[in-house]
Amino acid sequence: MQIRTRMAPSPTGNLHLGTAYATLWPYLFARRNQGQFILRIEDTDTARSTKDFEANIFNGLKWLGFSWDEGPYHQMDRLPNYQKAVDQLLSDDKAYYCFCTPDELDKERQDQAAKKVAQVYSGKCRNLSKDQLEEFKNGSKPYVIRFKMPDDRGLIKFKDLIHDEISFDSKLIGDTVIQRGTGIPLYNFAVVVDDIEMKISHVLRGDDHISNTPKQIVLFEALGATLPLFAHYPMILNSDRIGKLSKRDNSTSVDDYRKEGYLPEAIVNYLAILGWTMPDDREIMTIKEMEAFFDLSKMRPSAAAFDLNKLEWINGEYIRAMSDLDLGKRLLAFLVDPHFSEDKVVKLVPLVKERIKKLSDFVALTDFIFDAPEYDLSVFKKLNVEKAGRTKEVLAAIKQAAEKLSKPWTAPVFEETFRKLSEELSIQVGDMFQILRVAISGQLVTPPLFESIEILGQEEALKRIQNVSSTYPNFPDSSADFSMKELAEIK
RNA sequence: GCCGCCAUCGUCUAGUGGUUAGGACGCAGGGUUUUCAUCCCUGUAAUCGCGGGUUCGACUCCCGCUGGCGGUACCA
Repeated sequence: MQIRTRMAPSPTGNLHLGTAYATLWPYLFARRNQGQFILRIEDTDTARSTKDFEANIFNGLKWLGFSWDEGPYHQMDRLPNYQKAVDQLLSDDKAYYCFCTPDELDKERQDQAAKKVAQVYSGKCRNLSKDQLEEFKNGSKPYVIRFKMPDDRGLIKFKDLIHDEISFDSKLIGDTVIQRGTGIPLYNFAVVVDDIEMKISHVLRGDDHISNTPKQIVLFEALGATLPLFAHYPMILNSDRIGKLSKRDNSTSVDDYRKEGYLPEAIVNYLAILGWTMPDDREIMTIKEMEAFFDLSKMRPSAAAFDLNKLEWINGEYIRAMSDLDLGKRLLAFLVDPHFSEDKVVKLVPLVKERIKKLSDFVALTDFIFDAPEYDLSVFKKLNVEKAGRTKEVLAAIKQAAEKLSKPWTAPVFEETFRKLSEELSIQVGDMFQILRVAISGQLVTPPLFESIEILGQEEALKRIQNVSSTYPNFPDSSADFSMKELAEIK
């Protein structure tokens, strides 16, 4: 059998993690089985669909590494196809005109709710006489087309590839609307016509569509088509496991993750482990490998919650696994601001690779290489030298030693000089390097100090040492400000 | 209300009638280290949602309940 799957997003919003997740499964299934993956845009909700959203979805999917073999098809371009199918059902007496008004239908549903029975359309317009039909039409009363659920259809059963057998009582479904008053088809109908004409063999979609499936099955049957196979995977849950993934507690927009410096391969990998148990206890797998190993039978019926921690971890894994050359390219593309000069970024790559989890972490970690630091007393207060009250003295000694240091500074000479100096001043070597680190970067945490200085340049490093030595301790003291503020609040 | 889906550490999971219930993230501690991180080691944490069965024996099978979620549209 020729495997053909499809992804059918609605362009009613930017690319959502849930949409990427929904793309992954039919994509992998098709690739794994040498099948075709088809992209179809379900834009029949004309009030909410836009071309901008559509473009965002295409770009995002490509960025994540997806490709498709056919499409994108647009449902709004296929209106004649749906009309033809409607006409066929009408002439086969499998569908009918319904002139009920929304108010009448509302009333009907309310009555049913009061009686605590299922809310099913009564079938009032099912058997209008020819005269009534003409009368309504001539009166140009608005109408919709309803599908006539066969009276003897009984239980609609289907074997789901993830859930096994699922069944629904056709009596509880009733006659569903397949075409609006505007002539535009409804989702459940357009999907069936498309899936038939596009020869979709496997429908992989979210389990929010499980209850749509029986409605679609009877339409496949009425149109004389063979049924595709269905697989309904669970939706991603919010991190508190309440409700499907929404922007309530995390961003859901793929763009936001791109801007934060998450790698597309890490995002795809993370989404994959949310729904699929990889072979051999693996959790890290590229999309190419997944295309070879994907196994639908290892998809789970239970839903998983989104966990930003694990996504970050995976992103870090991918960053560390990348070659310096590749990471440099990614970083340069990510840091669009030209003041991140290419030569410095490239040199910094090996220093930051094991220290960043997201590309955006690069900025905070290496800020001091690109801009002069702003010194802050609260940072000095964390130093042991400061606690011993010797900062001024040690800074002066450092300045003197640095000025005497022969050029060019090399890491071994630099290290040896300051090790010796720490001995002379009888302070810990670690404490010496910490105060040097702060003097040069203004930060307590930096990439390895000697290598950083090499990239920074010895002239600039010396200048900073001189500057900090002469200005200490007249820096803004943010911790003091804070405690004053706290004091005021207590009062 | 009605219909359906789901239910193992905080989170992601393995498990398929007999296990000290295993792994990953996170967290805590230790080692390596000029800081941080990486790496390595150790620890932490699940009375397997609840109650009934079936069985010599149930996380595993059956039933009920509860809870969460989804559908119940001239949304997709």
